Amino acid sequence: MRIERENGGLVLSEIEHFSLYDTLECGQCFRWEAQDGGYCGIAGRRVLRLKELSGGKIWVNGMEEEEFRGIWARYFDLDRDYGAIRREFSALHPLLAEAQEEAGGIRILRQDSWEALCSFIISANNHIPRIKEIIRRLCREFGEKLEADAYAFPSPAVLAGQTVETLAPIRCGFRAKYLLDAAQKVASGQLNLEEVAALPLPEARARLMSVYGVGEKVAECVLLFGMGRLEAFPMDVWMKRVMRTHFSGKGAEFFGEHAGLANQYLFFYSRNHQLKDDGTFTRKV
DNA sequence: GTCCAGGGTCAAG
DNA sequence: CTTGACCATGGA
Repeated sequence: MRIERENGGLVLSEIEHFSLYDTLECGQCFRWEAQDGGYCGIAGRRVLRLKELSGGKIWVNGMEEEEFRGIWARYFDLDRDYGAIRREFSALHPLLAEAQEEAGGIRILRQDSWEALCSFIISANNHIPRIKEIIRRLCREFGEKLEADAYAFPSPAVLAGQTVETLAPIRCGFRAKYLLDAAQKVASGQLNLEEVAALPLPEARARLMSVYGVGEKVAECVLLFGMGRLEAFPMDVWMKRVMRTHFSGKGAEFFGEHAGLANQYLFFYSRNHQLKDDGTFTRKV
């Protein structure tokens, strides 16, 4: 990856297997929006704007090279060799070969673990556009204001001080009590997310599931999208459908140590295509 | 009106 | 261990 200063920001080049659309619209994150030809998103206490230029280059708004390499390359998982993983996937299964080809620009984001925990609690039995709206209201109500119409994700302490009643404006329904339990456990130190991130997968999973409202699927999402654990494998209704129709009898182990990335390729693919029960697949135009 | 959504909990079989 | 009601909300 090359980085040059330009136009009050940085221009990244020589990056393969990375597209803003695939990475930011594949359902792993909820705080990014398409905005004048690029994307605007909030991570930590930073408002990031990115835009794809010609020749595979990407422009990022004002920061120094050190900050990008030190923080955001990790956030976007740009130092991992996705080419090697994609080649393995291609040889593994025809549908996965097709899926990784079509969504080849996906990078698994390393989002903040606390934000990921709350986000995927909210995701339970919910639609992606509505998840985004609920999170937007949550940040607007309880998060620190960063710029006009841009708010940081609220801290565990602030959320722990809320009640089901004060969370009502968020309109997250039955999930409010889940958020409160997560906030209380994290704010009190009873659940240390940094420690959990380093635990062996079964133990990490179990620790996350100690939160009321966190089951297997949400735990896997937090591990994959908020803790950089690429072996985690979330099974939502879409993935269950793919596994039933095309990977009968197989589980996460079939995909190896980067199963979570295979999961994401297949999840994104399945939402954009009609999958048939006979194991075939056709483009949805 | 009915069905569905990046589900989880709880009680009952 | 599996099944089903129930949970809030809003779009299709």
